[in-house]
Formats: sequence, structure tokens, C-alpha cells
Amino acid sequence: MHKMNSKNKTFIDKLRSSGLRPTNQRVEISKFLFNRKKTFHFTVEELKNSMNLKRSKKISTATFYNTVHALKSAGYLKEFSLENNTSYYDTNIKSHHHFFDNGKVIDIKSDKITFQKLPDAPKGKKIKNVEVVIRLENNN
Amino acid sequence: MHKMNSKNKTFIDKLRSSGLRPTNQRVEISKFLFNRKKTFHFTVEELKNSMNLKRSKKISTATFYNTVHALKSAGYLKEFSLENNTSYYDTNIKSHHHFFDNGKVIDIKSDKITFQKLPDAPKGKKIKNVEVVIRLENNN
DNA sequence: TAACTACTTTATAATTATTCTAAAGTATGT
DNA sequence: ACATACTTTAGAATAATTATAAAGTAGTTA
Repeated sequence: MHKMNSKNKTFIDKLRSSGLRPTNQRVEISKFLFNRKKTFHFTVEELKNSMNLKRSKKISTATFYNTVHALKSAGYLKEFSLENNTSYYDTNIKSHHHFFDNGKVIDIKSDKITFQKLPDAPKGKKIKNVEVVIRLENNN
Repeated sequence: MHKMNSKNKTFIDKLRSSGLRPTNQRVEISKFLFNRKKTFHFTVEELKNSMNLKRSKKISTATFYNTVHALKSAGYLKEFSLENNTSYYDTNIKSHHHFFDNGKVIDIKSDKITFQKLPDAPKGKKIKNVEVVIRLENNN
């Protein structure tokens, strides 16, 4: 059993509203993900490695996957893909865009891109969201 | 050894300019990919299955991967990713955009989307390309 | 608070997409 | 036709992810 102070409250709430009991492992993951100022981009493998590095008792791979999936399904994380068959997650869930620069990802705030013309959705469908990827290369 | 008629010429040229000798397997793959009116979206697994289904002598997985990679590196195929950790390829190499509708991909011609505002590239970088994904959902 | 039950964690196995390997086969220049 | 470098192939290896099932824990209830 663990004592949890009020600072953990929002992390626990995120877990509960994702349908997850706030176990110690999950609360730590949630804190690690959301207790930061800047947006965080990660793969499950990266998350696991950076959290487990400093821990004597490691959290298992399955728990990382389960927790990340539930948080994503509940809308607390956004998933995206690069061309390397790995899922990336973004703690910035506001609709926004990305620069991709050789595997590095940089957020672009939504209001930095506006459209002059957009196509209509096919019949019977509507637009859920619009995301722009700007691929970068070196300037020489 | 195989006789090749002039209809195969462009397929052979695509292979040669991708640095590949035009073997029978490769010519058949190239024909299968490029001898069609409409743009074609596929995964390597799908390509392999649909080609091998009708063949007595199957083409190996490695050959499909090798050929697709070389054609992609030479610019004859475009790679893109969905959120399922699988690489998709597109025979439409003109810069264009996509609707994503539950795993189904529909091309959007480049001129259907225009921008009013785009951010500058970070210092030392320039924009290689800009791609838009419009995610769809059912309309009810 | 003790006991119960459903949900969790974990190590490990299984799966999926992809890449590697090395032996047998083939395209191409001479 | 020869030689050689490039290919094909089956199968092994790798990487990311998901599934399994036994041991552990949270939350409810008496």
C-alpha cells in the first residue's frame, strides 16, 4: 500500500477515467507522462527504458503497453506514426501539426497552419480531423 | 530465361533505374504495381498475397521486400504509415494528400488543398514536403 | 478490519512485420 | 559458353506488440 498526496490527484483521475485502477505502477507512469511543462513524444520502448533505468523494481513491458493504450483510448494521449513501424505517442492532445526531421518530431501549434481550400468529405462521411506533416531536410 | 516484349519496357526501365536487374520476379512485380490505371495502395504482405495466389511458383517474401524497397528508394513508390505499425506504399508518387477512413486510404489530389498560412522551417532546415491527412468518420 | 472478488502485474510465450543469411540459381559482359 | 557479380529462396533472426496464466492487490462488503 502507498500513501498518495494531492499532487497525484490529477494523475489518478486520468487513470480512473481511462477505466484503470490507480495502482502504483500506473500512477508513476501517469506522473511521468503528464507531470511536465512541455509536450512529450515517446514510444512505449523509450518510456519503459527511461522509467525503468532509475528503478530497482522494474515495471513490466505489458503494464507500459496496457497503460499507454488505455490513456490513449480515453483521449489523454495521441498516437501517430513515422515510417519505422513503431507507434509514437504525444501528450499534446490538442489538435496540432508536426515537423518531421529525420525521426525527430516537433509540434506545430494548430493556429500556425490555416487552409485556403479543403476538400469535402465523401458522401456519408464527415471530417474528424485534419493533420499536417511538414517534412524537413537540411538546408545546403 | 524469358522473352520480354516491348510492353514490359517501362517496367524494366523502372527496375534498372532503381539499380535492379530485371529478373522475371521483379518484372512481374513491377508490372503488377505499375500496369494499372488507378493509383494503388498496398502493404508488402498484401502485394505478396495477391500476386502469389495465382502463381504455382511463389515469389519469396524477401524478393517482395527487396523490390519494393528499391523502387521506393528510386522514387517510384511513396511510403506512408497508418497507426498499425505496417508500411504502406502508394504508386502515386506525385505530392498529394490522403483521406484515412478506418484503415482505408483515398488519395486527394494536391490541388484540392491549399494553405493560407504555413510556418517557416527551423533554422538550417528547409521544407521537403507538406502532407495532409484528413481523418474521416461516419456521419450520423 | 477480514474476507472476497474482480482487476492487475509479471514473466514468458506467441504473433506480426521485417530484415538477415548463406547456399543455389541467373543475368550480363566477354 | 564462361565467369562473375548479382539474385532468389527458405529459413533464422530481430523488433514491436499482444496474449497467457499464475501470483498479487485494490476496492467492496460484512
